Amino acid sequence: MDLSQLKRRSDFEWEIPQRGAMRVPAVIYASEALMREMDQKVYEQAVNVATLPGIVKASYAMPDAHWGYGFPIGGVAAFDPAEGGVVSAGGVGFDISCGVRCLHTGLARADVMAVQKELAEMLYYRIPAGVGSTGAIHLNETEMDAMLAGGAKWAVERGWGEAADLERTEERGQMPHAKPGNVSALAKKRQRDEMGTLGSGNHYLEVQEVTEVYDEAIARAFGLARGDIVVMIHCGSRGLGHQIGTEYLKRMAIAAPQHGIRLPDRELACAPIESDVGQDYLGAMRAAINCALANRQILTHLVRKVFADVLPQARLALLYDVSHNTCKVEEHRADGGTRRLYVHRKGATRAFGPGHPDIPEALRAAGQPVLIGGSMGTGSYVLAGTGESEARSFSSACHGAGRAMSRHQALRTWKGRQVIDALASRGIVVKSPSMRGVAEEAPEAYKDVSAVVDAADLAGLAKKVARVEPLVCIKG
DNA sequence: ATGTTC
Repeated sequence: MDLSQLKRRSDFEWEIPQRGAMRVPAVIYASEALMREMDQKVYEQAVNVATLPGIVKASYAMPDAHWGYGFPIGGVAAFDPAEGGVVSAGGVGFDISCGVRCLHTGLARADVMAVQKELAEMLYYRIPAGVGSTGAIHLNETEMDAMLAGGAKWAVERGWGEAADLERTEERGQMPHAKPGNVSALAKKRQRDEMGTLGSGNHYLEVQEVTEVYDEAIARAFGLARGDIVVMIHCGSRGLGHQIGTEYLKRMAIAAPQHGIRLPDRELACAPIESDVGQDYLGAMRAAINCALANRQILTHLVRKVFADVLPQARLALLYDVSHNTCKVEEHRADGGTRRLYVHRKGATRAFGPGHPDIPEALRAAGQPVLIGGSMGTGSYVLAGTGESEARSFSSACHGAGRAMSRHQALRTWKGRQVIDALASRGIVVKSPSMRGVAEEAPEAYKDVSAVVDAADLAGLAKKVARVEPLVCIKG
């Protein structure tokens, strides 16, 4: 990115001052090094978002921001419905409510290493992964609607999990105001056989070791200590969310001009929050959030069953489950008052600070766990929300490493086998149905997740708590 | 991300 057009507010905060059609400034949080290698498209897209009606304070980009559909991935924007604010399908992303869930195991490294290969084989055998993968669960129309309204709560009620899991899931496992009736028959059909499946791309399920602790007190509150083994699940709403995104983008492309909204980029298709299309999308998107929450809940159940067979002494308790592709109604302080805003986070993780009422009681004093998925082999991070991120980014942080190289370029550079062998030599067992997928997801095709997380920490978006590194990775 | 093609 060309930094000459930005105003440096501080070491980790860069402003694109308001000009032209921008209603607010744009703000990017990153180190100078990350800024220099960041795609120029992030600048353009953050500026474009700043022109949308009803946007409040600023259009934000996180340290892992990169080029997305309309909005940058790693983008945060909040809109006020009372000021003509909009909701945008491209501001949420195609994989609605994609997110990360982290489970304690109570195990140590030696427990896992003694059965590492068997554990990997069993997880791979029992957890469907890859494009178009289907599971053992098949939903009829009634159950589909119950799932879309009930989320993880629905899954737990049907035996896939424990009531305690819901306490540790955003929205207590059930996104309110979901409208299954707003989800098309095609979107439902695509999802009928896909519950409890991982999907593809950067989605993964990993058994990881806590290798570093940066904040002892918060780590203790989160139940994490160096040497602990955890399970991290990164996936979303599969075909259903994608279909909803596709359909509503088309409807919003038509709706925007009808409501007098001038778009600097067609991909910014949006509709006023208080319009029919806007309300329809919010109902469908919330149903997709429930789909993703239910999906991660069912996957949790499948993981528990594998551990019960392979490592029966394990006790898999949920630390937290947080999404990074959503639009949520939240109260935020802005312009001297508290306002109810529609906060879009696309490739950005909610990061509520200590004391926020939506954080589970047992974790409330420490701040919300912010789960950051790295690329396979490079490690992932647990952070905690801070009080100051409320003013900085509507309580949002980064979501992952972000690609440094296109999938195409990665395919030309590596073979899947070669990536698997290289990780095996570092003690990491990778299982995947797709060698092509593994090559595309080679660790070197991603930015350095540590640099991203350090920038998020130093910018005050969230606080570093622990680093985890994989021992077993199931890749879609 | 994605029945990898609007």
